[in-house]
Amino acid sequence: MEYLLRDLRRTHYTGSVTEDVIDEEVTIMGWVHEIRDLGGIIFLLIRDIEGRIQVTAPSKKLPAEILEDIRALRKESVVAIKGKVQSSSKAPNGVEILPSEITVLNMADQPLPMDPTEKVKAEIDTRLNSRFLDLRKTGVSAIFKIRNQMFKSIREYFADNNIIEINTPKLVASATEGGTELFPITYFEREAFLGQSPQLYKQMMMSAGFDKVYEIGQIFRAEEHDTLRHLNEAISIDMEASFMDDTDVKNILNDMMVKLINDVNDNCSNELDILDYKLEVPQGKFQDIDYDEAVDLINARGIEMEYGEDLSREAEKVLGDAMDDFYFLSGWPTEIKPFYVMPCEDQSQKCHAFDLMYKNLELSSGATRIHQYDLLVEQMIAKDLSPESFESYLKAFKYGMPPHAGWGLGADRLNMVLTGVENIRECVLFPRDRHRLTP
RNA sequence: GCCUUGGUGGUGUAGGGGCUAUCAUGCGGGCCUGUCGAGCCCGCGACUCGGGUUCAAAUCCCGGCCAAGGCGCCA
Repeated sequence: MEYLLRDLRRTHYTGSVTEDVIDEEVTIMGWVHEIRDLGGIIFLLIRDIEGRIQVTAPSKKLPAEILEDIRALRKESVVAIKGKVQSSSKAPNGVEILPSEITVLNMADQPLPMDPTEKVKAEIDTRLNSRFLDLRKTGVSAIFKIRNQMFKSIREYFADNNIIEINTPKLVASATEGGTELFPITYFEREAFLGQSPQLYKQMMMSAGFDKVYEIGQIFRAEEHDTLRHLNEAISIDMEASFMDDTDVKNILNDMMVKLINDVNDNCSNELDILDYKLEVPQGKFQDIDYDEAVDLINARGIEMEYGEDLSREAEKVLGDAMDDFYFLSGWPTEIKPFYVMPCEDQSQKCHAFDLMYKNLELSSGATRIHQYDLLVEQMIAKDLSPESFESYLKAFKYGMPPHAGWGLGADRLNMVLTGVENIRECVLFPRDRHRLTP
């Protein structure tokens, strides 16, 4: 038995062991997915990031030591296998490897805390407790391959539109935009908090003249929610643009979503197949419904709702059923939106805020922001916030803040939409919720 | 935080006052030269915790802990 890599290196991933390399000697590295010992012949399935390949060991053609090594293997152990690629109509992909050297890089203990071959299903709690094993499953890793494409496309879109990537602090003093509970932490001898959103910082970047910015980063909310679509640590995709209003940034969001979904369809068809999910590409402009109309529609469908309220879960569901998959919900009451949202000129009880919905799931919230110092202070006072505690933010509005607008988009929720999974925890490697802080 | 349902081998389950506690997968051993959810044979391994009712509790009752789903909060 051998445990060190030494000068051993992989020559091929399983995906490139194809008919093109027949008769070549290859070295693959990965996990022992399955061992089928038929006595005179043993089949091994070796798995790596790209898939699986069959290693075939007929006893009469191979030295006894190799057969012994194979019989000593345990499932999910990590191995390096050197061997010759041969064509076989009986092998899963038409090719198999005849091993000449097997190196065990790490033997796995048994029994495993869950079954990574998906023969016996496991509950989400069991799966998350052994997430490293759960993630070895093709159906689980497919979600994260799509997630990777999602961020790649989004970054491409922003880069193509000259939107600058920024990073803002996640350790913040106290001033918050309200609305949510924060996680308190100890910052040397002071109290501080984990950031709920980059909102105030990305707005300050407008005053800094960066014109259009975006950030993809962690946000933290200390709410005791317990649903399939909330997390206490999430990834937010935030953008903010100067000299634009809500209509302009809605268009940006709309275009980005269409590009993104096309990209996922084009580049992740294999992963979508594994998940057995068909991703519909939205056509052109998303439907856009005014808040007032939405309230009427919800009431007309038998769910009671007052003007000025936020949507209940039931209301979201009937609205989602009535609309296209993607739609904007616009013209929200000023009362229930944050202080920095620009009220409408003609009727200040409504504001230039919108949500992007997918069926009954809120994906994004955005708005034209207030850029005038006096109005901003007025709105803060109206929401019982103290302008003194926002001093460092407000300062940016006194010396030349351009009109601007922006949005924040929940990356994990977007990942749900792209993969069709129903529990947001499925879209996060190591989710943080009300009850879970490990692994 | 509230409501509902649940907690049985490593995993997923059946059972629901008295059984040697079901099945699958897994694990250990044996047979087998074309498996591909391999097959066949033998074996291993479990009733969430604390009280209570009862001759007898995995099963009924009360409480705790934990989980799943729904709601609320929130995005």
